[in-house]
Amino acid sequence: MKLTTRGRYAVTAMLDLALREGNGPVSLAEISERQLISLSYLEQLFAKLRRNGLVRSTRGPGGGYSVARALDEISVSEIIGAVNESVDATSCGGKGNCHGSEGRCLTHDLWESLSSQIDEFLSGISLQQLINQREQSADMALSDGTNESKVVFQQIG
Amino acid sequence: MKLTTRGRYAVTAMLDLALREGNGPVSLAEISERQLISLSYLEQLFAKLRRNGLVRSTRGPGGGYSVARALDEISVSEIIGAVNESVDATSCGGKGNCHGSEGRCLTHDLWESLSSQIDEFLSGISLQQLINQREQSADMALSDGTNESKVVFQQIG
DNA sequence: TATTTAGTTGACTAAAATGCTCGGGTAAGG
DNA sequence: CCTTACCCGAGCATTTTAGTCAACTAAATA
Repeated sequence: MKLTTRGRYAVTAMLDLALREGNGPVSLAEISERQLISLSYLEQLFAKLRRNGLVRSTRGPGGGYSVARALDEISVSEIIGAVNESVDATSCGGKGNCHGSEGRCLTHDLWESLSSQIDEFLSGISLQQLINQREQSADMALSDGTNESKVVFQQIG
Repeated sequence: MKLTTRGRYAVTAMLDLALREGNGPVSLAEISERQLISLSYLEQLFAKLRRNGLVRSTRGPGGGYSVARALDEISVSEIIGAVNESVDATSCGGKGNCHGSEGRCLTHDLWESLSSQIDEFLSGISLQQLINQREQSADMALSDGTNESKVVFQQIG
């Protein structure tokens, strides 16, 4: 899991797309103008988003991109993961250089665990939730639609 | 909020330190050897951790670093924040260049919100919890000790 | 007191990632 | 055709990462 400005660009662009969609595809030129992200950079990001099945493209005049799935089935985690595309092979990933010697793989495992917790947390936040949040920003309860795990973020006075 | 390998190094090193502490301070040379992180790089990281009040240093023979607070009062968020030290002033941060024009600041606000959610999530995970987790890894319930907010991560079959 | 240990600091650097530009494609309207 | 807008690859300036090197200071011990 990696969280940098690149991921922010991707999430921002996807949000812009999601909000604007409805009257057909949205061109990158529009997004570029509104979000002040360079067109060519957007092209690179959306190429990855498309390859990961998050958006669909329509060519020709009036064309552009549209979200490929329901908004509540696209998680922030997926978006960030799509543009990072790092296989994250952290040194001792199954190989041999972290044999039994004490706490070598120990902290590594702990980090992996933490990393997957963050990932699961971000998996529980969908584009739809980000959009909803503006109106009902007082109610901080978030929950995803899967039947596997549930992430609850609750404010306690 | 930024999440890169640098933060991982810091968390890993702090974990190593936390696990080893008890018979006095732990030298960076030890940590360097165990975690395979360059000594000089560790020095830079711990300089920041020290300036942020997360560790204490003891000079001279037998010296090293020790954690400055109780393990359950040091959050992953703090560790990562300490070594990144970025003020994260994202373009339209109060200035003027994001005046009313439609959804300019909209997505920015959403990202800020998401970012702070991640931050609060990581604030709810302490070093102590990371250490505990190995033994009771089946029980995924985590909760911090503050009376302000509570982050619950629950697995639902 | 001399020596060793280990933190403290700053300058510098190779390599990678980031955030672009440029230039040429190709598919789909009109 | 001609325009629009996606597609794709090469290149590139800047920043960040991860690290080296070297000099220095404080503490402990012989």
